[in-house]
Order: sequence, then C-alpha cells, then structure tokens
Amino acid sequence: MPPFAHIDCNNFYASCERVFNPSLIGRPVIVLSNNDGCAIARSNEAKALGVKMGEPAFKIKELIEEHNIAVFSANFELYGDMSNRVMTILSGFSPSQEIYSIDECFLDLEGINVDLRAYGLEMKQKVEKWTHIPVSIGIGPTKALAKTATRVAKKFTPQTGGVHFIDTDEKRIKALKWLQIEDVWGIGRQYTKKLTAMNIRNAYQFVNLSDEWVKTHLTIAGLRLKHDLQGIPTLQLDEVKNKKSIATTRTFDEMIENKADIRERVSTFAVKCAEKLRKQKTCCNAIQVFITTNYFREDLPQYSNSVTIKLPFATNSSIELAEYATMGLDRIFREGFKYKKAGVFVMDFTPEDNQQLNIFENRNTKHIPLMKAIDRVNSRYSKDLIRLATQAPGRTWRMRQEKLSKHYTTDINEIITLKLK
DNA sequence: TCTGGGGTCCTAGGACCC
DNA sequence: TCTGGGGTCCTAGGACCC
Repeated sequence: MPPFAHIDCNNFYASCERVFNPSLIGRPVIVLSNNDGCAIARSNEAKALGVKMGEPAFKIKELIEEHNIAVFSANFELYGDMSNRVMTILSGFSPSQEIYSIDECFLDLEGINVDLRAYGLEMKQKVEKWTHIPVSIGIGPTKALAKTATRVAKKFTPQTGGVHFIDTDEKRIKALKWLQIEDVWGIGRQYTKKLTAMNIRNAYQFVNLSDEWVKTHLTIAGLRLKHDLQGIPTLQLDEVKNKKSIATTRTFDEMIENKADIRERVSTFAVKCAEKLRKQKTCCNAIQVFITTNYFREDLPQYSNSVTIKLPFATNSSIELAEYATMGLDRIFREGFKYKKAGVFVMDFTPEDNQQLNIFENRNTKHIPLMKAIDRVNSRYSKDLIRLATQAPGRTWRMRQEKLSKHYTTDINEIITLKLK
C-alpha cells in the first residue's frame, strides 16, 4: 500500500497577500476575481463573518465596511510565483509529486521508511518557515483518503497540529463518518442532491452503496472515488500534466452590443492564447470562440453560442489565431443582444518542433521569427507593447482592479523595501 | 451599477461505414 | 415497400475540480 501525502495551502490567495503585509494577520481578508467581481478567497476570519465562496462583492459591501475586511484584487502573478516556491520545497520530500492545482499537491511516500506523521510535520514546518504560507497535510493509503485526511487536519488543527495520518481502518471509518457528503472529493451539487434524496449524508454511507448503483448514477469516475475511499488504491499519481486545452475568457465590466468592440476583445483573447501556446512550445489544431449575454438579467433577451474551427495546419501564431477567432465570431454573432462575456479556447495540440508541413495550405513561415521577436520585446519592456491592429491600439479596455497588491516577487520595481532606523 | 477564470473527464447520441 | 446489426469516430453537454 503506497501511502500518499496531500498538501493543501490554507486560504492560499489570502495567505499570499499576508506574506507581504503582516499587518493583515488576524484581520479578515478577501481576494476578488477579475473585474473585482466576487470573492474567490477568504481568510478564516472572513469565512467566520459569513463571506461565501463566489459571493458577489456588491452584495457584501456593508459587511466589508462594518468589519473592516481587507479587500484585494486577484494578483495571479504573485500567487503563481508563491505556488512555485511552495511546490519546489515539497518536491524535496519525495521523488514523485503531482501538482494538482495552484495550491495543492500529492506526494508518493512509498519506500520512505520514517515516521510519516513526523515527516508531514517536517514538510509543514519547512514550507511555513521558508514561504510563510500555512499548509495542512493529510496522509493516507490512497489519494482520496489523503485528501480526506487533509480536511481532518485543517478542521481540527488544535488536535492534529495541521497534519493527520489515516493509518488504521478505524481512523478511516471515523473520518468517513465525519465527512459530509457534499464535502467528498468528486461529489458536487447535482450528486449531493441525488444522494441526500436517498438519505446518504456522509462519506461512510456513500462507500456502503453498491458498486452497481454508484456506477450507474455517478459514472465510472464516481466508482473510482468510492474504491479509493474504501482504501483500495485506484487513483494514480499523475506527475506529468500535459494540458489538453487553453482558455482565455473574460466577463466584461459592461454589456456590449457593438460587434466591433467584441471583435477587439475576441482578437485579444486569441493573441493571449497564442502567447500561452508559445510559452509551452506547442501549436493548436483547433480554436473555439464563444459569446454570451448576461444570464443574471432575466429581463433581457438571452443568446449564447459557440463555434469550433478546425485549422488547416497547426499554429501558435497570434496573427493566424486572431484571424480564425474573428472568423468564428462572424459565424455566431447576432445583432440586437447585449453581450457580457466572451472567450477563446485552443485545443488539440502538437509540439512546436513537430509541425507537419501541409502541402495544400501554405503556412506563412515568416510568422515564426516574427512571433519570437514580439515575445522578446513584450517580455523585455511592457507586456502588451506590440499588439495587432485588431486589438485596438491606444483604446485599451481595462479590468477593474482597484485593490491590486504589488508584484512583490516578480517585478524588480515592486520589490519590498525595508527602512532601517 | 456591480455576479470569475481555467481546467478535466465521461456519456449519449448522431454520422458514417461495411 | 421495407428497412439489420455491429462497429468506430466525433461532438455536445453535463458533471466535476480548484
């Protein structure tokens, strides 16, 4: 039985803000999504005040003022950099690591012949000492049980010290009986509805359902989870995560009717996707564009649509992808609607150095050095110094980010300075 | 006034083929 | 006029994750 460790950063984005602003410790902190739309991270204090995940900022305005909640616009550059630091430290504790998300990873602890709880405490101390990001750690015989253990570690920190090890069947059953059904990994809103209707309220009752029932109603994915929670190792550590799609999507800060304005944005989304592709040295073979009206406004006519275009050749050229994205928009755009959101996806990747020459479509090979030059200039000077004409030079549209913290770790001009008396 | 963004996987059903 | 069975591939949509 290979034990797994699961490491989860506590309230990650809020904790990142605290690292560089220690006066926030003890204060409620929330981080807002793009356009300062809704709360996407809350410190424990903010959770205790009742701020819900995903809650729109305008609905909690009074609560923010009343309790002096510290509010930040999302600073993903900072969070990404802090994440790398945490993950690098943890990678030193095992030869096999799966980076599951920006703030979580799994480690394979097979063959590590030490007291594993003590080992977990060592990881926790090292990460906290070197990054000041607090973490919770769960260890168990399967990935799903390690994740369950992390919840126990976090919920009962005074007793667990932030590290919990499910090393006996007794502890496994105790944890499963405690874990509410809606908190089980892989059980979302729809499945919770289905299961509570059958009076299944915790993970222990869930694992006692028959395999057949689970497979029929929760698909094969639900069955794998069930086995993993029973202690039968089913989910594997996934060390190499090759992306299968890349997206750039935005909600607009206002509703837009004008096609030319939407075209500017869609064109920019395509350019961003192309940049992400070049960064990971792949090309895409398909591009998808979608637009949608504001589905919160039931008083307005609604319309949404998407289109996927197969490309005649693999590319990561900003110019080509912007062209195809614009073509896609032409196919789905309808006059007379107020649009609120749009996005571009690219998928079906092939490695950059492995493009098959297509004899029917003559790919403009001049784009390759051109894109390299643009990337160099933009990374050296300002992020969007060179743009395509379709991206509306000068008349840039900005995200609302009124509470943005500095890029403490990734921009030399914003590095923290200390004054010594 | 104001409601995020970026991902994965699975299944059912249609198109097409022999 | 009637109208099989089995296979594959693709896509849209729905569920989930952080």
